Amino acid sequence: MTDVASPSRSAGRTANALREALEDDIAVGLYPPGTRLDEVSLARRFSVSRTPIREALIELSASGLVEIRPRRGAFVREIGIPRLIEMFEVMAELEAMCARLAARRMDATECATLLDAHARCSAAARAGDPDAYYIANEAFHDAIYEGSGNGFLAEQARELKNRLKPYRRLQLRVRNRVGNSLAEHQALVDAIQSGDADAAAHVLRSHILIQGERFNDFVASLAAAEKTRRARG
Amino acid sequence: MTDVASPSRSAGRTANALREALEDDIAVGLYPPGTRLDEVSLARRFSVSRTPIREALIELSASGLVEIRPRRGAFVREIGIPRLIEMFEVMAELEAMCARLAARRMDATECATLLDAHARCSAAARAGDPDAYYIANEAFHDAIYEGSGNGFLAEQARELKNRLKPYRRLQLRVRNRVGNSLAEHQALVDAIQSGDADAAAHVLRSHILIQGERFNDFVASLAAAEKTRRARG
DNA sequence: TCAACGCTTTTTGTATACAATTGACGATCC
DNA sequence: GGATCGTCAATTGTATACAAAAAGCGTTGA
Repeated sequence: MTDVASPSRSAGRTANALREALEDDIAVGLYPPGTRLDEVSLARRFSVSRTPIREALIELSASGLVEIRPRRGAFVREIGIPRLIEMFEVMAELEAMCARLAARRMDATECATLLDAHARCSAAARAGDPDAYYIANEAFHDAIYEGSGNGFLAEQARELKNRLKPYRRLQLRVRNRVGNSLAEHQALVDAIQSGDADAAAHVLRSHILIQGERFNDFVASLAAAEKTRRARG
Repeated sequence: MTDVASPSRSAGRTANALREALEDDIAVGLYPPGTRLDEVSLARRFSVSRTPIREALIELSASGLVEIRPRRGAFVREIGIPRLIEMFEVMAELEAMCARLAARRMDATECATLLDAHARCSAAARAGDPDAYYIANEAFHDAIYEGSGNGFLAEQARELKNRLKPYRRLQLRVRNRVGNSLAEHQALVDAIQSGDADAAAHVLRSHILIQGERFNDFVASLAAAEKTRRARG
Protein backbone atom coordinates (compact mmCIF):
# COMPACT_ATOMS: atom_id res chain seq x y z
CA MET A 1 0.00 0.00 0.00
CA THR A 2 1.94 3.00 -1.26
CA ASP A 3 0.76 6.24 0.20
CA VAL A 4 0.62 8.94 -2.41
CA ALA A 5 1.63 11.80 -0.17
CA SER A 6 3.50 13.71 -2.84
CA PRO A 7 1.83 17.08 -2.38
CA SER A 8 3.37 18.63 -5.49
CA ARG A 9 1.03 21.31 -6.70
CA SER A 10 -2.68 21.12 -7.17
CA ALA A 11 -3.96 19.60 -3.97
CA GLY A 12 -7.53 18.40 -4.14
CA ARG A 13 -6.64 16.36 -7.15
CA THR A 14 -5.48 12.93 -6.21
CA ALA A 15 -5.33 12.03 -9.87
CA ASN A 16 -2.44 14.40 -10.48
CA ALA A 17 -0.32 12.92 -7.73
CA LEU A 18 -1.21 9.47 -8.98
CA ARG A 19 -0.21 10.39 -12.49
CA GLU A 20 3.19 11.56 -11.30
CA ALA A 21 3.69 8.47 -9.19
CA LEU A 22 2.82 6.20 -12.09
CA GLU A 23 4.99 8.24 -14.43
CA ASP A 24 7.94 7.64 -12.16
CA ASP A 25 7.15 3.97 -11.78
CA ILE A 26 7.03 3.58 -15.54
CA ALA A 27 10.18 5.63 -16.13
CA VAL A 28 12.04 3.66 -13.48
CA GLY A 29 11.02 0.39 -15.02
CA LEU A 30 8.73 -0.85 -12.28
CA TYR A 31 6.08 -1.21 -14.94
CA PRO A 32 7.93 -2.17 -18.13
CA PRO A 33 6.39 -1.45 -21.53
CA GLY A 34 3.53 -3.81 -22.24
CA THR A 35 2.54 -4.19 -18.61
CA ARG A 36 -1.15 -4.22 -17.97
CA LEU A 37 -2.25 -1.62 -15.43
CA ASP A 38 -5.18 -3.08 -13.56
CA GLU A 39 -7.47 -0.47 -12.09
CA VAL A 40 -8.48 -2.33 -8.96
CA SER A 41 -4.93 -3.40 -8.16
CA LEU A 42 -3.73 0.18 -8.51
CA ALA A 43 -6.67 1.37 -6.44
CA ARG A 44 -5.72 -1.03 -3.68
CA ARG A 45 -2.07 -0.12 -3.93
CA PHE A 46 -2.73 3.59 -3.52
CA SER A 47 -5.68 3.18 -1.16
CA VAL A 48 -8.10 5.10 -3.30
CA SER A 49 -11.10 4.19 -5.37
CA ARG A 50 -11.01 3.41 -9.05
CA THR A 51 -12.16 6.89 -10.00
CA PRO A 52 -8.94 8.85 -9.46
CA ILE A 53 -6.97 5.91 -10.82
CA ARG A 54 -8.93 6.04 -14.03
CA GLU A 55 -8.39 9.76 -14.27
CA ALA A 56 -4.66 9.34 -13.83
CA LEU A 57 -4.58 6.63 -16.48
CA ILE A 58 -6.46 8.89 -18.88
CA GLU A 59 -3.89 11.62 -18.32
CA LEU A 60 -1.08 9.17 -18.95
CA SER A 61 -2.84 7.99 -22.05
CA ALA A 62 -3.04 11.54 -23.33
CA SER A 63 0.66 12.04 -22.70
CA GLY A 64 1.38 8.86 -24.63
CA LEU A 65 3.00 6.89 -21.85
CA VAL A 66 0.03 4.58 -21.52
CA GLU A 67 -2.31 3.12 -24.07
CA ILE A 68 -5.95 2.59 -23.24
CA ARG A 69 -7.63 -0.05 -25.32
CA PRO A 70 -11.37 0.39 -24.79
CA ARG A 71 -12.96 -2.33 -22.68
CA ARG A 72 -9.61 -4.08 -22.49
CA GLY A 73 -7.63 -2.05 -20.06
CA ALA A 74 -4.62 0.22 -19.81
CA PHE A 75 -1.15 -0.89 -20.82
CA VAL A 76 2.24 0.73 -20.56
CA ARG A 77 2.80 1.75 -24.11
CA GLU A 78 5.19 -0.39 -26.07
CA ILE A 79 7.08 1.81 -28.47
CA GLY A 80 8.54 -0.07 -31.38
CA ILE A 81 11.97 0.64 -32.83
CA PRO A 82 10.70 2.55 -35.88
CA ARG A 83 8.63 4.87 -33.74
CA LEU A 84 11.48 5.36 -31.29
CA ILE A 85 13.67 6.48 -34.15
CA GLU A 86 10.97 8.91 -35.22
CA MET A 87 10.71 10.27 -31.71
CA PHE A 88 14.46 10.76 -31.40
CA GLU A 89 14.42 12.54 -34.73
CA VAL A 90 11.89 15.01 -33.36
CA MET A 91 13.71 15.26 -30.06
CA ALA A 92 16.91 16.21 -31.85
CA GLU A 93 15.15 18.96 -33.73
CA LEU A 94 13.45 20.34 -30.63
CA GLU A 95 16.73 20.43 -28.75
CA ALA A 96 18.46 22.05 -31.70
CA MET A 97 15.80 24.71 -31.72
CA CYS A 98 16.30 25.29 -28.01
CA ALA A 99 20.02 25.64 -28.53
CA ARG A 100 19.62 28.08 -31.39
CA LEU A 101 17.29 30.28 -29.38
CA ALA A 102 19.39 29.93 -26.24
CA ALA A 103 22.46 31.16 -28.08
CA ARG A 104 20.56 34.29 -28.96
CA ARG A 105 18.51 34.93 -25.87
CA MET A 106 20.12 33.43 -22.79
CA ASP A 107 20.79 35.94 -20.04
CA ALA A 108 23.56 35.86 -17.45
CA THR A 109 21.57 34.07 -14.78
CA GLU A 110 20.45 31.31 -17.14
CA CYS A 111 23.97 31.00 -18.46
CA ALA A 112 25.27 30.58 -14.92
CA THR A 113 22.73 27.80 -14.36
CA LEU A 114 23.95 26.11 -17.51
CA LEU A 115 27.59 26.39 -16.50
CA ASP A 116 26.81 25.04 -13.07
CA ALA A 117 25.09 22.01 -14.55
CA HIS A 118 28.00 21.55 -16.91
CA ALA A 119 30.42 21.63 -13.97
CA ARG A 120 28.36 19.02 -12.17
CA CYS A 121 28.43 16.86 -15.28
CA SER A 122 32.20 17.09 -15.36
CA ALA A 123 32.48 16.25 -11.68
CA ALA A 124 30.19 13.27 -12.03
CA ALA A 125 32.13 12.08 -15.06
CA ARG A 126 35.43 12.39 -13.23
CA ALA A 127 33.97 10.59 -10.24
CA GLY A 128 32.63 7.91 -12.53
CA ASP A 129 29.19 8.24 -11.00
CA PRO A 130 26.63 7.44 -13.70
CA ASP A 131 23.60 8.28 -11.57
CA ALA A 132 24.99 11.69 -10.66
CA TYR A 133 25.83 12.23 -14.31
CA TYR A 134 22.29 11.33 -15.26
CA ILE A 135 20.93 13.95 -12.87
CA ALA A 136 23.41 16.64 -13.91
CA ASN A 137 22.88 15.87 -17.57
CA GLU A 138 19.17 16.36 -17.12
CA ALA A 139 19.81 19.71 -15.42
CA PHE A 140 22.11 20.69 -18.29
CA HIS A 141 19.48 20.01 -20.92
CA ASP A 142 16.79 21.63 -18.81
CA ALA A 143 18.93 24.75 -18.60
CA ILE A 144 19.03 24.89 -22.37
CA TYR A 145 15.30 24.38 -22.64
CA GLU A 146 14.71 27.25 -20.25
CA GLY A 147 17.38 29.33 -21.90
CA SER A 148 15.46 29.24 -25.15
CA GLY A 149 13.17 31.84 -23.64
CA ASN A 150 10.30 29.90 -25.16
CA GLY A 151 8.35 28.35 -22.33
CA PHE A 152 6.11 26.38 -24.63
CA LEU A 153 9.07 24.90 -26.44
CA ALA A 154 10.63 23.99 -23.11
CA GLU A 155 7.44 22.21 -22.09
CA GLN A 156 7.31 20.27 -25.32
CA ALA A 157 10.92 19.23 -25.02
CA ARG A 158 10.52 18.10 -21.46
CA GLU A 159 7.36 16.18 -22.24
CA LEU A 160 8.93 14.33 -25.12
CA LYS A 161 12.00 13.57 -23.05
CA ASN A 162 9.68 12.15 -20.44
CA ARG A 163 8.08 9.86 -22.96
CA LEU A 164 11.48 8.61 -24.00
CA LYS A 165 12.70 8.06 -20.47
CA PRO A 166 11.69 4.40 -20.16
CA TYR A 167 13.88 3.65 -23.15
CA ARG A 168 16.71 6.03 -22.45
CA ARG A 169 17.90 4.09 -19.44
CA LEU A 170 19.09 1.28 -21.66
CA GLN A 171 20.81 3.65 -23.97
CA LEU A 172 23.34 5.52 -21.86
CA ARG A 173 25.14 2.39 -20.78
CA VAL A 174 26.89 1.97 -24.09
CA ARG A 175 30.61 2.49 -24.63
CA ASN A 176 32.29 5.46 -23.09
CA ARG A 177 29.42 7.64 -24.12
CA VAL A 178 29.91 9.87 -21.12
CA GLY A 179 33.27 11.16 -22.28
CA ASN A 180 32.05 12.14 -25.73
CA SER A 181 28.86 13.52 -24.31
CA LEU A 182 30.84 15.80 -22.06
CA ALA A 183 32.96 17.07 -24.94
CA GLU A 184 29.80 17.82 -26.90
CA HIS A 185 28.41 19.69 -23.92
CA GLN A 186 31.56 21.79 -23.84
CA ALA A 187 31.23 22.60 -27.53
CA LEU A 188 27.63 23.58 -26.96
CA VAL A 189 28.51 25.84 -24.06
CA ASP A 190 31.16 27.50 -26.19
CA ALA A 191 28.77 28.04 -29.06
CA ILE A 192 26.11 29.50 -26.78
CA GLN A 193 28.54 31.78 -25.00
CA SER A 194 29.87 33.10 -28.27
CA GLY A 195 26.29 33.61 -29.42
CA ASP A 196 26.71 31.39 -32.46
CA ALA A 197 23.16 30.17 -32.90
CA ASP A 198 23.73 27.96 -35.92
CA ALA A 199 26.71 26.26 -34.33
CA ALA A 200 24.78 25.68 -31.11
CA ALA A 201 21.89 24.15 -33.02
CA HIS A 202 24.22 21.98 -35.05
CA VAL A 203 26.15 20.76 -32.03
CA LEU A 204 23.08 19.83 -30.05
CA ARG A 205 21.34 18.22 -32.99
CA SER A 206 24.43 16.12 -33.54
CA HIS A 207 24.60 15.42 -29.83
CA ILE A 208 21.21 13.76 -30.07
CA LEU A 209 21.67 12.28 -33.51
CA ILE A 210 25.00 10.75 -32.57
CA GLN A 211 22.99 8.87 -30.03
CA GLY A 212 20.93 7.93 -33.06
CA GLU A 213 23.96 6.65 -34.95
CA ARG A 214 25.08 4.76 -31.92
CA PHE A 215 21.49 3.66 -32.12
CA ASN A 216 22.49 0.38 -33.64
CA ASP A 217 23.94 -0.64 -30.32
CA PHE A 218 20.85 0.63 -28.61
CA VAL A 219 18.51 -1.17 -30.94
CA ALA A 220 20.44 -4.35 -30.49
CA SER A 221 20.36 -4.15 -26.72
CA LEU A 222 16.68 -3.26 -26.75
CA ALA A 223 15.83 -6.08 -29.09
CA ALA A 224 17.80 -8.42 -26.86
CA ALA A 225 16.03 -7.13 -23.77
CA GLU A 226 12.72 -7.61 -25.51
CA LYS A 227 13.65 -11.12 -26.42
CA THR A 228 14.58 -12.06 -22.86
CA ARG A 229 11.44 -10.38 -21.58
CA ARG A 230 9.31 -12.36 -23.98
CA ALA A 231 11.18 -15.49 -23.04
CA ARG A 232 10.53 -14.87 -19.35
CA GLY A 233 6.87 -13.80 -19.75
CA MET B 1 -29.61 17.87 -26.13
CA THR B 2 -26.89 17.10 -28.60
CA ASP B 3 -26.56 13.45 -29.36
CA VAL B 4 -22.96 12.39 -29.53
CA ALA B 5 -23.38 9.79 -32.24
CA SER B 6 -19.98 10.36 -33.82
CA PRO B 7 -18.79 6.76 -33.90
CA SER B 8 -15.22 7.63 -34.88
CA ARG B 9 -13.00 4.89 -33.65
CA SER B 10 -12.94 3.37 -30.20
CA ALA B 11 -16.55 2.59 -29.46
CA GLY B 12 -17.28 1.78 -25.87
CA ARG B 13 -15.65 5.02 -24.90
CA THR B 14 -18.11 7.84 -24.76
CA ALA B 15 -15.39 10.09 -23.40
CA ASN B 16 -13.49 9.99 -26.68
CA ALA B 17 -16.47 11.06 -28.72
CA LEU B 18 -17.20 13.76 -26.17
CA ARG B 19 -13.64 14.99 -26.37
CA GLU B 20 -13.87 15.32 -30.12
CA ALA B 21 -17.20 17.07 -29.91
CA LEU B 22 -15.91 19.54 -27.36
CA GLU B 23 -12.73 20.02 -29.37
CA ASP B 24 -14.81 21.03 -32.35
CA ASP B 25 -17.02 23.27 -30.28
CA ILE B 26 -13.98 25.05 -28.90
CA ALA B 27 -12.26 25.30 -32.28
CA VAL B 28 -15.40 26.66 -33.88
CA GLY B 29 -15.78 29.26 -31.19
CA LEU B 30 -18.92 27.95 -29.53
CA TYR B 31 -16.96 27.98 -26.29
CA PRO B 32 -14.56 30.91 -26.55
CA PRO B 33 -11.37 30.98 -24.49
CA GLY B 34 -12.12 31.65 -20.86
CA THR B 35 -15.51 29.97 -20.92
CA ARG B 36 -16.32 27.88 -17.92
CA LEU B 37 -17.28 24.32 -18.81
CA ASP B 38 -19.80 23.20 -16.24
CA GLU B 39 -19.91 19.46 -15.78
CA VAL B 40 -23.60 19.10 -15.07
CA SER B 41 -24.59 21.37 -17.94
CA LEU B 42 -22.44 19.38 -20.34
CA ALA B 43 -23.79 16.15 -18.91
CA ARG B 44 -27.32 17.35 -19.58
CA ARG B 45 -26.42 18.60 -23.03
CA PHE B 46 -24.95 15.26 -24.12
CA SER B 47 -27.40 13.14 -22.11
CA VAL B 48 -24.73 11.33 -20.17
CA SER B 49 -23.59 11.32 -16.59
CA ARG B 50 -20.81 13.47 -15.23
CA THR B 51 -18.30 10.63 -15.38
CA PRO B 52 -17.58 10.54 -19.13
CA ILE B 53 -17.77 14.34 -19.22
CA ARG B 54 -15.05 14.55 -16.60
CA GLU B 55 -12.93 12.08 -18.52
CA ALA B 56 -13.29 14.11 -21.69
CA LEU B 57 -12.37 17.29 -19.84
CA ILE B 58 -9.29 15.60 -18.43
CA GLU B 59 -8.22 14.58 -21.91
CA LEU B 60 -8.74 18.11 -23.16
CA SER B 61 -6.77 19.38 -20.22
CA ALA B 62 -3.90 17.09 -21.11
CA SER B 63 -3.95 18.31 -24.69
CA GLY B 64 -3.83 21.88 -23.45
CA LEU B 65 -7.12 23.06 -24.86
CA VAL B 66 -8.76 23.20 -21.45
CA GLU B 67 -7.45 24.18 -18.08
CA ILE B 68 -8.68 22.41 -14.98
CA ARG B 69 -8.35 24.43 -11.83
CA PRO B 70 -8.85 22.00 -8.96
CA ARG B 71 -12.12 22.41 -7.14
CA ARG B 72 -12.93 25.37 -9.33
CA GLY B 73 -13.87 23.82 -12.61
CA ALA B 74 -12.72 23.49 -16.19
CA PHE B 75 -12.19 26.50 -18.43
CA VAL B 76 -11.39 26.84 -22.09
CA ARG B 77 -7.76 27.78 -21.93
CA GLU B 78 -6.97 31.41 -22.55
CA ILE B 79 -3.70 31.63 -24.37
CA GLY B 80 -2.01 34.99 -24.02
CA ILE B 81 -0.21 36.72 -26.86
CA PRO B 82 3.31 35.86 -25.64
CA ARG B 83 2.53 32.20 -25.43
CA LEU B 84 0.79 32.26 -28.81
CA ILE B 85 3.96 33.66 -30.32
CA GLU B 86 5.93 30.89 -28.66
CA MET B 87 3.57 28.29 -30.03
CA PHE B 88 3.76 29.67 -33.55
CA GLU B 89 7.52 29.65 -33.28
CA VAL B 90 7.44 25.94 -32.51
CA MET B 91 4.79 25.31 -35.15
CA ALA B 92 7.01 26.92 -37.78
CA GLU B 93 9.91 24.70 -36.82
CA LEU B 94 7.82 21.54 -36.83
CA GLU B 95 6.43 22.34 -40.25
CA ALA B 96 9.89 23.18 -41.54
CA MET B 97 11.09 19.82 -40.32
CA CYS B 98 8.20 18.10 -42.07
CA ALA B 99 9.04 19.90 -45.28
CA ARG B 100 12.70 19.00 -45.10
CA LEU B 101 11.94 15.35 -44.58
CA ALA B 102 9.17 15.37 -47.15
CA ALA B 103 11.55 16.72 -49.78
CA ARG B 104 13.76 13.71 -49.16
CA ARG B 105 11.30 10.95 -48.55
CA MET B 106 8.00 11.65 -50.23
CA ASP B 107 6.91 8.94 -52.64
CA ALA B 108 4.81 9.31 -55.78
CA THR B 109 1.48 8.61 -54.09
CA GLU B 110 2.07 11.11 -51.33
CA CYS B 111 3.25 13.65 -53.85
CA ALA B 112 0.07 13.16 -55.83
CA THR B 113 -1.96 13.80 -52.68
CA LEU B 114 -0.02 17.00 -52.13
CA LEU B 115 -0.54 18.18 -55.69
CA ASP B 116 -4.23 17.41 -55.46
CA ALA B 117 -4.56 19.47 -52.30
CA HIS B 118 -2.59 22.25 -53.96
CA ALA B 119 -4.93 22.18 -56.93
CA ARG B 120 -7.92 22.41 -54.62
CA CYS B 121 -6.31 25.38 -52.88
CA SER B 122 -5.91 27.10 -56.22
CA ALA B 123 -9.47 26.37 -57.19
CA ALA B 124 -10.81 27.68 -53.90
CA ALA B 125 -8.66 30.78 -54.20
CA ARG B 126 -9.91 31.45 -57.73
CA ALA B 127 -13.48 30.87 -56.62
CA GLY B 128 -12.93 33.20 -53.67
CA ASP B 129 -14.30 30.59 -51.30
CA PRO B 130 -12.51 31.03 -47.97
CA ASP B 131 -14.09 28.02 -46.31
CA ALA B 132 -13.08 25.72 -49.15
CA TYR B 133 -9.61 27.23 -49.03
CA TYR B 134 -9.44 26.53 -45.32
CA ILE B 135 -10.27 22.87 -45.92
CA ALA B 136 -7.90 22.49 -48.85
CA ASN B 137 -5.15 24.32 -47.00
CA GLU B 138 -5.50 21.90 -44.12
CA ALA B 139 -5.27 18.96 -46.54
CA PHE B 140 -2.17 20.53 -48.08
CA HIS B 141 -0.38 20.81 -44.77
CA ASP B 142 -1.55 17.37 -43.72
CA ALA B 143 -0.04 15.97 -46.90
CA ILE B 144 3.30 17.45 -45.93
CA TYR B 145 3.05 16.09 -42.41
CA GLU B 146 2.38 12.64 -43.78
CA GLY B 147 5.02 13.05 -46.45
CA SER B 148 7.66 13.49 -43.79
CA GLY B 149 7.53 9.75 -43.31
CA ASN B 150 7.71 10.43 -39.61
CA GLY B 151 4.37 9.48 -38.12
CA PHE B 152 5.24 10.80 -34.70
CA LEU B 153 6.23 14.16 -36.13
CA ALA B 154 2.99 14.26 -38.08
CA GLU B 155 1.03 13.62 -34.91
CA GLN B 156 2.85 16.35 -33.04
CA ALA B 157 2.29 18.82 -35.83
CA ARG B 158 -1.39 18.04 -36.07
CA GLU B 159 -1.85 18.25 -32.34
CA LEU B 160 -0.20 21.63 -32.09
CA LYS B 161 -2.18 22.88 -35.03
CA ASN B 162 -5.29 21.76 -33.23
CA ARG B 163 -4.35 23.74 -30.16
CA LEU B 164 -3.88 26.82 -32.29
CA LYS B 165 -7.12 26.42 -34.18
CA PRO B 166 -9.27 28.57 -31.89
CA TYR B 167 -6.93 31.46 -32.60
CA ARG B 168 -6.18 30.78 -36.21
CA ARG B 169 -9.67 31.60 -37.34
CA LEU B 170 -9.11 35.25 -36.58
CA GLN B 171 -5.84 35.24 -38.39
CA LEU B 172 -6.58 34.21 -41.93
CA ARG B 173 -9.00 37.06 -42.50
CA VAL B 174 -6.22 39.59 -42.90
CA ARG B 175 -5.30 41.24 -46.19
CA ASN B 176 -5.06 39.18 -49.30
CA ARG B 177 -3.23 36.52 -47.39
CA VAL B 178 -4.70 33.85 -49.61
CA GLY B 179 -2.83 35.00 -52.71
CA ASN B 180 0.55 35.07 -51.03
CA SER B 181 -0.18 31.84 -49.25
CA LEU B 182 -0.85 30.16 -52.55
CA ALA B 183 2.41 31.42 -54.05
CA GLU B 184 4.28 30.08 -51.05
CA HIS B 185 2.56 26.74 -51.49
CA GLN B 186 3.71 26.66 -55.07
CA ALA B 187 7.30 27.39 -54.04
CA LEU B 188 7.09 24.63 -51.50
CA VAL B 189 5.76 22.14 -54.04
CA ASP B 190 8.60 23.06 -56.40
CA ALA B 191 11.21 22.63 -53.68
CA ILE B 192 9.82 19.27 -52.66
CA GLN B 193 9.55 18.01 -56.21
CA SER B 194 13.13 18.99 -56.93
CA GLY B 195 14.15 17.31 -53.70
CA ASP B 196 15.70 20.46 -52.27
CA ALA B 197 15.27 19.80 -48.56
CA ASP B 198 16.79 23.02 -47.28
CA ALA B 199 14.73 25.14 -49.63
CA ALA B 200 11.56 23.31 -48.67
CA ALA B 201 12.26 23.81 -44.98
CA HIS B 202 13.07 27.46 -45.52
CA VAL B 203 9.96 28.11 -47.58
CA LEU B 204 7.62 26.48 -45.12
CA ARG B 205 9.25 28.05 -42.09
CA SER B 206 8.83 31.41 -43.74
CA HIS B 207 5.29 30.51 -44.69
CA ILE B 208 4.47 30.17 -41.02
CA LEU B 209 6.72 32.96 -39.79
CA ILE B 210 5.33 35.40 -42.32
CA GLN B 211 2.06 34.78 -40.58
CA GLY B 212 4.06 35.72 -37.51
CA GLU B 213 5.22 38.98 -39.04
CA ARG B 214 1.73 39.75 -40.13
CA PHE B 215 1.14 38.85 -36.53
CA ASN B 216 0.90 42.48 -35.59
CA ASP B 217 -2.39 42.66 -37.40
CA PHE B 218 -3.44 39.46 -35.74
CA VAL B 219 -2.43 40.65 -32.30
CA ALA B 220 -4.29 43.85 -32.82
CA SER B 221 -7.47 42.13 -33.91
CA LEU B 222 -7.21 39.64 -31.08
CA ALA B 223 -6.67 42.33 -28.51
CA ALA B 224 -9.64 44.17 -29.93
CA ALA B 225 -11.77 41.04 -29.83
CA GLU B 226 -10.70 40.45 -26.25
CA LYS B 227 -11.62 43.98 -25.35
CA THR B 228 -15.12 43.67 -26.81
CA ARG B 229 -15.53 40.29 -25.16
CA ARG B 230 -14.59 41.72 -21.79
CA ALA B 231 -16.90 44.66 -22.41
CA ARG B 232 -19.79 42.31 -23.19
CA GLY B 233 -19.10 39.86 -20.37
C1' DT C 1 -7.20 -35.37 -29.36
C1' DC C 2 -8.54 -31.02 -30.90
C1' DA C 3 -11.73 -27.51 -31.77
C1' DA C 4 -15.79 -24.97 -30.94
C1' DC C 5 -19.46 -23.50 -28.11
C1' DG C 6 -21.40 -21.66 -23.86
C1' DC C 7 -21.02 -20.32 -19.22
C1' DT C 8 -18.77 -17.98 -15.49
C1' DT C 9 -15.77 -14.73 -13.77
C1' DT C 10 -13.34 -10.75 -14.08
C1' DT C 11 -12.86 -6.11 -15.46
C1' DT C 12 -14.09 -2.03 -17.70
C1' DG C 13 -17.58 1.78 -18.53
C1' DT C 14 -21.32 4.52 -16.72
C1' DA C 15 -24.44 6.23 -13.32
C1' DT C 16 -25.41 7.72 -8.90
C1' DA C 17 -24.54 8.79 -4.03
C1' DC C 18 -21.92 11.11 -0.72
C1' DA C 19 -18.34 14.32 1.07
C1' DA C 20 -15.81 18.42 1.11
C1' DT C 21 -14.53 22.79 -0.57
C1' DT C 22 -15.58 27.06 -2.72
C1' DG C 23 -18.07 31.21 -3.70
C1' DA C 24 -21.85 34.12 -2.76
C1' DC C 25 -25.17 36.30 -0.13
C1' DG C 26 -26.68 38.37 3.99
C1' DA C 27 -26.27 39.88 8.59
C1' DT C 28 -23.74 42.07 12.02
C1' DC C 29 -20.27 44.96 13.88
C1' DC C 30 -17.17 48.88 13.69
C1' DG D 1 -21.82 53.15 5.16
C1' DG D 2 -18.41 49.85 4.55
C1' DA D 3 -16.12 45.75 5.74
C1' DT D 4 -15.83 41.32 7.78
C1' DC D 5 -17.53 37.09 9.34
C1' DG D 6 -20.77 33.29 9.14
C1' DT D 7 -23.98 30.50 6.88
C1' DC D 8 -25.93 28.37 2.75
C1' DA D 9 -26.14 26.83 -1.91
C1' DA D 10 -23.77 25.05 -5.69
C1' DT D 11 -20.12 22.44 -7.72
C1' DT D 12 -16.24 19.55 -7.78
C1' DG D 13 -13.81 15.30 -6.08
C1' DT D 14 -14.22 10.59 -4.51
C1' DA D 15 -16.48 6.35 -3.52
C1' DT D 16 -19.63 2.91 -4.60
C1' DA D 17 -23.28 0.53 -7.22
C1' DC D 18 -24.74 -1.33 -11.35
C1' DA D 19 -24.47 -2.84 -16.31
C1' DA D 20 -22.20 -4.73 -20.09
C1' DA D 21 -18.53 -6.65 -22.48
C1' DA D 22 -14.41 -9.62 -22.73
C1' DA D 23 -11.47 -13.26 -21.44
C1' DG D 24 -10.76 -17.59 -19.25
C1' DC D 25 -12.45 -22.11 -18.47
C1' DG D 26 -14.58 -26.33 -18.86
C1' DT D 27 -17.53 -29.12 -21.37
C1' DT D 28 -19.11 -31.34 -25.33
C1' DG D 29 -18.97 -32.84 -29.84
C1' DA D 30 -16.67 -34.49 -33.96
